[in-house]
Amino acid sequence: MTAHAGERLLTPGEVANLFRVDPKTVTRWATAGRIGSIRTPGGHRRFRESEVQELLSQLTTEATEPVRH
Amino acid sequence: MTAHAGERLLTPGEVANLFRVDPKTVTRWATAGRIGSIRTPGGHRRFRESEVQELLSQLTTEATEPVRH
DNA sequence: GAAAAGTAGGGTAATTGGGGAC
DNA sequence: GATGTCCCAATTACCCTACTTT
Repeated sequence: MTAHAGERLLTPGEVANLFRVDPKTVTRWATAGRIGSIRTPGGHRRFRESEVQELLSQLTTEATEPVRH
Repeated sequence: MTAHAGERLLTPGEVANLFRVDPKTVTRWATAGRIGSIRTPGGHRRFRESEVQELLSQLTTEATEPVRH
């Protein structure tokens, strides 16, 4: 299972910085279920660093595929 | 490999401004694999600033002898 | 307890993606 | 072959106020 405590959590602002987007956008991702999120008792969201890093590492050099014409 | 975050990212519009081209053209570059890109969970592209700067410097040194130091 | 910064909401503008055509 | 422009749908950015976090 992937449920490990001790996982570092990131704030919406930190995630937003990594993706170069607005913090509100990160919130929308969570609402849309595109990214997992944890809620503080006060209702604020926290994100798993490992999941964020995984999403970031999907750097696409989309030229790897065959050139057809 | 190239999979390292902690890199400043640029939006398609910003890259387009740097190159003085239409954002659509930047998209085509990404599709053609001429420039690497990271996708937000929403599908929008982000570009690595270092790579963009490198491409820009290639423009100024085009058809010229390599810069040695 | 108080203050500053960050976040959750909700609305509305701006940007981007995709596919095709010229 | 490469670029710009137009269309439409989706995503994202910026505006506000109230609440949470530190």
